[in-house]
Amino acid sequence: MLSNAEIAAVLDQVADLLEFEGANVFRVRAYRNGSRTVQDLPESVGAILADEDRQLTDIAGIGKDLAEKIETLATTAALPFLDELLERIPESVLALLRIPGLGPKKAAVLYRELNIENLDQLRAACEAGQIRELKGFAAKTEQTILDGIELAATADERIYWCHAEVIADAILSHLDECSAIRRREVTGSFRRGRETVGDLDILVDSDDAEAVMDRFDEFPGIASQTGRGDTKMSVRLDSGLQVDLRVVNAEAYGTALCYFTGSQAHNIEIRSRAKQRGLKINEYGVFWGEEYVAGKTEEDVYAALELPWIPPQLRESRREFEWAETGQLPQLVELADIRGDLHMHTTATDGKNSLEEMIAAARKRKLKYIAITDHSQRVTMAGGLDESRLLAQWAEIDRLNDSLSGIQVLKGIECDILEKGGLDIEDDVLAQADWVVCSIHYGQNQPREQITRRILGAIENPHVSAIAHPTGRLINRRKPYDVDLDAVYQAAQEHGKLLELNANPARLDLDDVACAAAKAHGVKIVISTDAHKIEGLDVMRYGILQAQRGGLTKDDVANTRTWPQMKKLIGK
DNA sequence: GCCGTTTTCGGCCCGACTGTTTTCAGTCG
Repeated sequence: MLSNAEIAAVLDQVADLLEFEGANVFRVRAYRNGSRTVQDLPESVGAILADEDRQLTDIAGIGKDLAEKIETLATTAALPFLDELLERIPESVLALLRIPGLGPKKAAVLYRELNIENLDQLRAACEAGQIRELKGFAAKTEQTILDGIELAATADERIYWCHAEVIADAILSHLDECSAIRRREVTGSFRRGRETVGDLDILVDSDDAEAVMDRFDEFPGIASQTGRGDTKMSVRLDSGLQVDLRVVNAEAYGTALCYFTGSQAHNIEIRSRAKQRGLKINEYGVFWGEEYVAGKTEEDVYAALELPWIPPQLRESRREFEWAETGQLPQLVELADIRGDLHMHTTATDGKNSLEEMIAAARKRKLKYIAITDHSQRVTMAGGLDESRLLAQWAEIDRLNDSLSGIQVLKGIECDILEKGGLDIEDDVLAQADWVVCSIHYGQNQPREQITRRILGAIENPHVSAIAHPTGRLINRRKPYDVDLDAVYQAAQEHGKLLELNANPARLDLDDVACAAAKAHGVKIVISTDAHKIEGLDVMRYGILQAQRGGLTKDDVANTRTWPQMKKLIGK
């Protein structure tokens, strides 16, 4: 049975190929919507198919045709329609679409007229001056394509949100020297708090766009300007990151902020709703005919559609409109709600700071309780603890707790889930812990059944509190292991166990969709930093962003509770 | 390909900017 992500990838590929063929743009959009919808489902397609009471066509955006294709894909791991497309168009041409400025129309001309099927052939054609001879192309386009080939090879990776934040802050500080600017904000996927960011979109409220763009142009670190018009300017930084600047006036700022924050799917929904009410929304405002009715603030824009303001983190056209119109928008968890951090390391294993230093740092960050969770013995590279070293550490924690005030230190362990199944620390020792998180470090490439069985085994152990980084993915570096998350949610719910949202910006698993799915299954999430040094405690806010995107409230996040309340929750 | 308080056809968000054109198509977000 194919996973949702795999099904979504195929639907996206079909959309790409159809687009390349010049298919109806709305048909292409239907496949892209379908892909996104499947990707965002709180449970696997397999689980829905197995349920006699439900149909794929019950899902908004999935009609008879897509439902059939999704079912075929899920059950046979193949799609004849895709094979037909691939007979007409070689898969390699899709690489052409990744070049900035080269869309399906132009790419199709290159394929049709010059038989260009991949980037190497494209480069050769550019260098031979063949491109400029084509109708609709000229020397400038040829050069843009040539530049784009280099770019496609080097700078197509989305960067971590936390890295984007550093750049965004520098740009905003730079812009703040410009007196023509009234308000400014970083919008786009950055404002929505996505775990990675592809480019930065900056919106400015000003009556003097020229002055703003001139100031922006002086930002150190700009490698090239890729466009500049009356109100909009685009640059590429030395790092390869693209930054778009847009200037509007005060009347338009709210609608522009809404528009540039996206997501695109959310915008389409917003504008469709406006249309149904006889209104029109663009970057400049909400209009009734020619008459401007709203646009100064985002609240005004949503109000014009009879909706409450929707937090940017929820604007993915998932369930936010349904929630908004029924008054059920979740009150999202905030950093200030967090009382404890239940996953961190010390110099006893692979941490960089001592037990005392971590405790002092946690106090400084106003945490009420922390769990020390060093690695267990199997994790040899980290110098993992065996039972005797662990018991010695716990004795030390007991001693420290006697003299501490304002913070409670919990005796914990990050216990390895062994390759063959079972845990790395004896049950009679685990029984003495306040908090046990279990995680997989080895055998990550095992088949789905085996990985899932290992995790379920840990969940079923009565001494275990939570499963840490439940998918093991490292963003841009390592795929998640193949695990049946539906089964994990169900087992966690049955045994009253928590699932971790690891706040490390390279991990951030469970991701937003999985957080929402866990919540739908009645499972509480614990957001933990997995700090390996003092500064590691500060990553909590990235975990909060991810949790917000998952629609989690204070109640959904276990470590917003006091420790006595937590103990009750995990049955200690 | 999806969808329905304009329901089974005919619409589907909207505008800036570029490069190629002499009024607009393509791309992007």
